[in-house]
Amino acid sequence: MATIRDVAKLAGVGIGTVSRVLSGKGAVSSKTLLKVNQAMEDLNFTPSSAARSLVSKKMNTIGIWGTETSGEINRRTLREMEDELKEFEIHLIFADGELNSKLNPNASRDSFDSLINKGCDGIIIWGTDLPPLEILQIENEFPNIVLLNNQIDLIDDKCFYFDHYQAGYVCGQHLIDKGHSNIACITGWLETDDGNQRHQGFLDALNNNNINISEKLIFEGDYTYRKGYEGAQVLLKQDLPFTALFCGNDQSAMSAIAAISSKGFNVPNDISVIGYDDMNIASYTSPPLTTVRIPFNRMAVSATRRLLNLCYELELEINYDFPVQLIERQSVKNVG
Amino acid sequence: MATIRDVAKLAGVGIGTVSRVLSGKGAVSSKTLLKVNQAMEDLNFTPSSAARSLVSKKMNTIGIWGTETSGEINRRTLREMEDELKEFEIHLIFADGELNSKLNPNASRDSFDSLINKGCDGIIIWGTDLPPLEILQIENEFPNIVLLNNQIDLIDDKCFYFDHYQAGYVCGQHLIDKGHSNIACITGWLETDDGNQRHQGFLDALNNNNINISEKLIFEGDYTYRKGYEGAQVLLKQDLPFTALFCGNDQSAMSAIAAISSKGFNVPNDISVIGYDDMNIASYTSPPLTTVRIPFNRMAVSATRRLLNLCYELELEINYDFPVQLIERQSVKNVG
DNA sequence: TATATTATTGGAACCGTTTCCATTTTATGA
DNA sequence: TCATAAAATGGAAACGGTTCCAATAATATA
Repeated sequence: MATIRDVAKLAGVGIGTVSRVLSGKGAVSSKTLLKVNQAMEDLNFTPSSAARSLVSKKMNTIGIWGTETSGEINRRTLREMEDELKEFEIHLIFADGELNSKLNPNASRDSFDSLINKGCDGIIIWGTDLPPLEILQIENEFPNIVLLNNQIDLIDDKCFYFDHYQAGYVCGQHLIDKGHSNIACITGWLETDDGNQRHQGFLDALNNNNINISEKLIFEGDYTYRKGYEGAQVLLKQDLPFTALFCGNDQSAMSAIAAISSKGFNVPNDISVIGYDDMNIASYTSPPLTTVRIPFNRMAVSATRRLLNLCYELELEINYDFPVQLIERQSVKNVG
Repeated sequence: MATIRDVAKLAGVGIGTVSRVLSGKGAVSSKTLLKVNQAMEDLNFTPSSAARSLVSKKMNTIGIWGTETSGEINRRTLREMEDELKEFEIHLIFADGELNSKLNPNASRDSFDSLINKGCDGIIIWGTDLPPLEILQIENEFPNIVLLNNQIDLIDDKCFYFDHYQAGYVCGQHLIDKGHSNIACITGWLETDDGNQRHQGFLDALNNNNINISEKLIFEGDYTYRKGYEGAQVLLKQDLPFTALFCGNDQSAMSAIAAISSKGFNVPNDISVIGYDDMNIASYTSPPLTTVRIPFNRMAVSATRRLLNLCYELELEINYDFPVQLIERQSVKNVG
């Protein structure tokens, strides 16, 4: 591997000169420029990023930390974040915390620290798996962090989140507006904040409309297909009829629909189902799913930009406002 | 940020000694060990990974390159790869090529090179988006690569792939075994190798059983939900009846089922559908999807290990054999 | 033409580790 | 007790860039 000194020697110039053409800063005569570029070409020279980082104290890398509960990550989201970073030649590195942080409370912190040790310039903390106090403490000695799908008042300007309470409320209200009053629910994972918030919003919508929901019609799910399927089976076995079902996410909504169909009921004629997330597939289920859209990519991109601003003194435009948007398709029927 | 010299000074020892306790290699008396550890603690010392990389010439980072066509990537897969890497304190960094490499043939190579420039110790090349000749050329000057879901004879030991031809054949044969002879098909993306291979296998199965398939019953898809839905609509409009449908992946199978249902037909009573991939959701569709399982995680893990062996002279066990496995659920009906 | 500016250039010093060797300390054995 | 081997230690040199300043060359000005 050729070094800057090799290039300097071959081009017959000093290393300072080579460095200057490399960075594009500082005066270089056109003749010298040519010679140096030629030498770099000949030697197939690539500057060592380690050496650069050593002196610049920038790794040009940002980390993303989360767990599987943090929310849907997909290629598309990753891709959009990367596109933001590419322009500045920043790379993204991953670290996942333990799924079950209860079992191993230190593991999460360890994997988080591995990102810091690695020397990331900044870190995106995805989800609510780290306790707020711990996050504040981290932020205190390592300010280059940003929260995605999590909110802490003291550092609100570093938080990018969606109003899950409001969205849950909208779902409940929508079912009511469509004339339903016997409503069941398969919750999201209630051990997560966002799971709780949407559930609370949903309940409050019913409450404010003086609609009762029996405890027996609330099934506690965990966002998985499995629980969605199981939940629908359990709910159908109760002796309480219902005409509408709110699911904590699209995944459980889809599998709930499958379970409902397999019992011979029709969605939405017998039972309306509303989901939550607006996954790509939601337009292509049968029936197409009415759901609430989480603008996940946009949130991720804004979080990325905020971090970029923080780490590299940039001033990219960012967005904190992600309004609730109900997507009406065909899984909810008007029974007015 | 404290350096090794600060630690040495505080502990009253030489930097060599600190380095020795850091690495755990070389003799250190227990008294010194204590002093040094204490000093590191007091100073909250973290060794600079940049400085380390500079001298060790290892970045402890491997890259993963692909495009959106490379196949499904999800949190779970990522997670499993990471678990392999975590033990050796290696991190994973991402770079995505252009989706439409036709439009911008150099962009893919550029993003690939960015991984090399970054100093990755090795790179996983995911999918068939780089021409084989280019890959061979890369491998020549940068041998630490591994291919995932791609195969090139000359470097077969660095390739981890699935026999898509065979799997396509199995799908075709299964439909035939179940008594179907009027069969339709929504292909995968035929511009990708694996899309082609499964299609070819499928066609050959029909051929070898002397079953004809009209051109009109072959709809060219691209793996998306949209094309699956559209494809089913188009196929149903033909005047050629069919009792079974092979889809190039589960996504299009699911949306095809949605389209079929919305036209008032029943799956599998009127039309059987077989998918391809065995996505998580496949057990929870209505009806649960018969499909062929791509052991994606296992392939990714083996590829990761192979690269680890290559980069760091390890000898982790790896697996090249990923047998075709048909998962029978309820979307295919016996019409024998 | 002599002098003042400005443009270009070379290279020492530095970033924070690891490696290696010379030196010092400690332990062992006769 | 003393010679010798083994263990422990300190620190210079090296890794490959960037930064900065002094030195030199080119150009402008009087």
